[in-house]
Amino acid sequence: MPVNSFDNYPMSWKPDKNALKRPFYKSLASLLEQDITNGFLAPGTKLPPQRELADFLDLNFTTITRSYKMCEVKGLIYAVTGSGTFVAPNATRSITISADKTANSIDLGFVASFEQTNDIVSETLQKTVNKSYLEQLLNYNDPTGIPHQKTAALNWMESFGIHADQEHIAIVSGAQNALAVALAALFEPGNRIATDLYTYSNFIELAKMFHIKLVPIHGDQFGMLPDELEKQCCQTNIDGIFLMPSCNNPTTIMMSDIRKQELAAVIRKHRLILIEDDIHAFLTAGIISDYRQPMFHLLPEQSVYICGTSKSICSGLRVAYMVYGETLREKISQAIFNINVKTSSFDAEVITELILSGKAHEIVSHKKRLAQTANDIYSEYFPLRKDVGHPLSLYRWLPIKGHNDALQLETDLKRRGIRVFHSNRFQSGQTTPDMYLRIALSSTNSFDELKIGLGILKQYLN
Amino acid sequence: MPVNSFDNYPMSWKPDKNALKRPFYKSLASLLEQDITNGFLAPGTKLPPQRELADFLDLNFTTITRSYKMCEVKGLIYAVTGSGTFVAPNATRSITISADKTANSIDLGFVASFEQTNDIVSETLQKTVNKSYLEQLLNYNDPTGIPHQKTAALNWMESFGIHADQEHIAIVSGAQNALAVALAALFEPGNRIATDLYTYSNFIELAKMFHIKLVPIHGDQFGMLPDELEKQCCQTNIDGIFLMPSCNNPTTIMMSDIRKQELAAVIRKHRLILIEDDIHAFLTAGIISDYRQPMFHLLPEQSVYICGTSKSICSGLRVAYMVYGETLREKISQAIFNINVKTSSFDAEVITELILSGKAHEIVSHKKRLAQTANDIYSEYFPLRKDVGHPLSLYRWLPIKGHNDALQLETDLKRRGIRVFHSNRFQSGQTTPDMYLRIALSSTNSFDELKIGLGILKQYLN
DNA sequence: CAATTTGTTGGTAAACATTTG
DNA sequence: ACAAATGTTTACCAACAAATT
Repeated sequence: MPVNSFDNYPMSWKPDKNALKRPFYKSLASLLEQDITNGFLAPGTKLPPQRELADFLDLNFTTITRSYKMCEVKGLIYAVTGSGTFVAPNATRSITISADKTANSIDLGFVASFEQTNDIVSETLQKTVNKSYLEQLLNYNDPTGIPHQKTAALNWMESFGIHADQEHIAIVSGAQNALAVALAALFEPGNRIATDLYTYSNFIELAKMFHIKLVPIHGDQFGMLPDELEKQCCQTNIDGIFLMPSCNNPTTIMMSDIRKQELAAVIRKHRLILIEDDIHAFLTAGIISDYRQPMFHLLPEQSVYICGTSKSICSGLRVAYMVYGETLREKISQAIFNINVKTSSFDAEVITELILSGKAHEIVSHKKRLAQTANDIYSEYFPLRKDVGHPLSLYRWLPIKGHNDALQLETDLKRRGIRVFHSNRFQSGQTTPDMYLRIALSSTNSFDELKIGLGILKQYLN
Repeated sequence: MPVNSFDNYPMSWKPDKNALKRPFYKSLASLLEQDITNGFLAPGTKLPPQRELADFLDLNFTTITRSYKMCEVKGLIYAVTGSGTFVAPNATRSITISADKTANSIDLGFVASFEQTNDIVSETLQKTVNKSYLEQLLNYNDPTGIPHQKTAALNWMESFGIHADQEHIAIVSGAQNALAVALAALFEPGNRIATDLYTYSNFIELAKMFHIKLVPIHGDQFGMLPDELEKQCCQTNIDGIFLMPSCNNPTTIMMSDIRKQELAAVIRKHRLILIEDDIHAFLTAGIISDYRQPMFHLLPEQSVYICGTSKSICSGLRVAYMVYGETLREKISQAIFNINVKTSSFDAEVITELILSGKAHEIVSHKKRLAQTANDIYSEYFPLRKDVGHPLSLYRWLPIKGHNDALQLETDLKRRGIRVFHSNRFQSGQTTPDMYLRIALSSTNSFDELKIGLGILKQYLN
């Protein structure tokens, strides 16, 4: 490419050569960061190739590499060998989805969990405080959980197909906390974790915070494609994989048993660490005919299985169980100590009591019925595609067309009184042409409110 | 140095040239890691200078730099310009101090907090479950704490000299959790944080996990020396500073008010982010005559103030308060969401009730009396130096001589029935010739047990 | 399928900064 | 005060690898 062609094929970004100070690579990176956060470079914009920019700025091109790399680590841009470097879809904003309610808005965004069942929890809470051993819950002992709590936990997970002993389970403060512990314990900054093309947005943010790079892998209706994973593993060094086999968030895809085994073979071969988030186990095991087992037991020595009780039992009591192989035990308990010291024994005790008394199962049945009703309501507004996705999912994944500006779409709907999230928030890497909305069914105050919300949405999309 | 002098002045480490594979720097780093973890290279050993090793291996010396750097980031070695590179004091083991009790051992190691007061907590716990708004505590709302809980928190911290509003306080799951949140929110891997020469060992481990480098700064009996901090700030890029002004752990040093102001000036000048861990506020404010204020209000826009209730009120209820300036608000709430989603509202509610009912103050008075007694007992065995350190500290810092092998010392004492920790565990950077033991006074089951433990210790040291 | 474009990686060289003697 | 030893930083070059055309 001739040096003087800049005017004919203008570069999308022309940093001011005079603004560069030494060290160049840092200076250039912060210029880029500014221009992205100021909105001067929109998400999706292709940046000049390293060599071209180097030519323009009269620097060696690996100096540009380093600047780009700094911004990539911060999640501002992403690079694809062969095609170029692009501004990341979510460069300018955080995609974390929180429960912070905005007044007078119907929440189809955050996925809560039919809090109507919490009266049962209150009752049990009141009973729990009368235990004779209450004071044992108030000291620093048993940082990974009290033995009888672990026993109840194992008992609970038995029906999901999990079998483990006291030494290989830990109780932590909710599933998100478990993910944080797992990442901190088992990965280093710069490591790579394979994920589905669309994955849990709070995991994306968490990985960003820990400077772990996500490698999106294509999938089909049965889950991630083993060949695609294999391909990526051979290409780049991949250290781990994050999966939600029992019901992917946001796509609602359930992984078939065959697919689990095929993927496990690839994971085993490349020695990846598997993080299996089974938060939807309660909606899947025993309901789905094809369901056989979580992936954990296919790869026990290289997996962390996470089972949170926020969705299945109660969201305010912060409890999740982590199950792991012997090889990971020490690192995980170390990380739990570093991040939490210990989990509140009291929260865990209430959950334990709920499990042992059978109330937890009552709650689960109730939630399943509510999920069924909510899905029935949804299908009145938007037809469910047969055999695609989880039938009882707490959210749905709605393909949309012709709404290209994700932010605009969310804002428009907010103005009409509903909160939903655009598929952009769930993209672990590059942009795709397909667009969806994730519709939470379990967060409205009533089914009437859900109907109103879905009505508004349907009207808007038509 | 002539190339052939290796035999005359043998290098402390001669990696096998043939074992090196490409890429050299990674291969060399893992050789070094192995030799350290196998105990082949003992802590404190001086490694060959980069240039010398490069000569020996026939590589460019910056390749060695990179290998050393990899190991340094992992906390295996540390380097001092001008003097050389050394194996880190705690390279081979984790220094995390946990409450995992070993049977039949008197615990003078882990600092608990006189759990005798937990009967008061039990009572309040039982009352709390009868609140009419109990179900409000069981959902996903208010991730940083419910407003009335925050009000109580501010109320509590008022007496420590903290004034803030609802938007600048968050409730998290204990002080360690707050530290994790602060590091995740405000620092990046590779950042540097200044600390006292001896500092909280769990903070050292946490920083290691986040790949944050600690820069030890010398101090005197009034705390860290401002000139030393200034010097380091000018030399290397320092991003933050961690301080426990009201009672350093492990040295028990309280910072004088003048020193706080001098340090604040340096911190302001270099725009460091201050993490102020004020877990001992309850033992200091109102007791120490010189006490005026925490450092937070000297630097409100660049500080995070952390006030845990584990030591002062109850350790099993995992609650700590974080107070911060507007500039840090967004990042911190983001990190809280990423790591915890939310804190258990129930734990926070019990603490709130304890504060509002005045029981918390009762507990604190009780703990202060216990601390006084424990310190009186200690002084019968080991004389307290006048005017050095906190008079009511829950632990003491005992200078020892002639016991050079830290691990051996800890093991010897363990065999005699007591658990104590050697000063090596608390070193944030290089080794020092001075040696101490940290003696926890608040973790034995009774004062008689404390006396027995101190007796054994005294006999052993003589 | 070969050539081209584009990003990645690993080793090198030079200038720099700090500590020690 | 200065020289030597030692670690640090930044830029560059060359070989490589993947994707596109």
